[in-house]
Amino acid sequence: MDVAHGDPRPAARPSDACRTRVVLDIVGDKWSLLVVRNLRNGPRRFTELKKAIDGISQRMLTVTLRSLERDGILTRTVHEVMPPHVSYELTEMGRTLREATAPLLEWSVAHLARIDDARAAYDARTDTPVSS
Amino acid sequence: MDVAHGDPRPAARPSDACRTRVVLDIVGDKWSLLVVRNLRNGPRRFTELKKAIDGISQRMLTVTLRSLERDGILTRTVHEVMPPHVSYELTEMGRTLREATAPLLEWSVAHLARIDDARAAYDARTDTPVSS
DNA sequence: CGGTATCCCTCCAGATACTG
DNA sequence: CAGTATCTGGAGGGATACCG
Repeated sequence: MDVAHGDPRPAARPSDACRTRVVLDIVGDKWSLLVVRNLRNGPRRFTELKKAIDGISQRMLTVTLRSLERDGILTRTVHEVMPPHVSYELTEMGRTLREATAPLLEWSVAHLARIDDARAAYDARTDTPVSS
Repeated sequence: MDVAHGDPRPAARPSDACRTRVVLDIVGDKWSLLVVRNLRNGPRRFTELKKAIDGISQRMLTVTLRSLERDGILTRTVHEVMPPHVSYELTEMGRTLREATAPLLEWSVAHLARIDDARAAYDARTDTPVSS
């Protein structure tokens, strides 16, 4: 996120690995995929997202939404009523992004237990054993 | 990455969104997916990876490899020869992770131009127009 | 309601030097 | 060759206060 200000990468470097970074800057963000995921069933309002994404601060939700809007992943629509009403919705590109990340989410659900096991085993090998 | 030291998330919160964070901590890392990607054709040595992944520092390559090893994504094998020889290879779980991220990489290649366009359009709308 | 602005602190990650 | 150790700047992000 916030790639605009100081991205030092030369434009003349079209390798796959390099370009991948742009996408990782989107999905690797702490909150972006959670926001995308919460928009999977249609438009949501700011406060709805804030409640749905546990632990996100108002500031980070704003920052994340702006970034995704800038990247063309979602749209921001202001309804001029009282009280003010802003809704966010995935664009077509946002929907394809969500589809592209679906396998990853499935993988996570399928392998989280094994990751925990692997970590525990690794830590058991490397940590100083507490009790004799 | 480096989730061990101070992860404040309660264990008793098995919602999808919450658990997703663990995987995002892996793939969202700046270098992890690049390492995984570079191991797609079999084992690679430390220096090979360092050369293949442009811009990674020795420290970050070490940190990234350790983290992926801890998570059970790859294995580290020391060959006791002279000179020392260490090779890294994806585990079965690592290979499935790579497969799960493939759609995302394809998506990135397919949409990078549109992301650039979206950003340029957004910046044109929001930036202070330089000339009149 | 849906933001902005500001302060401030943590931790990431690059640079550099040293080692088995 | 393949690391580890240490220092350090700066970005990420929480808390808080205020605004249209």
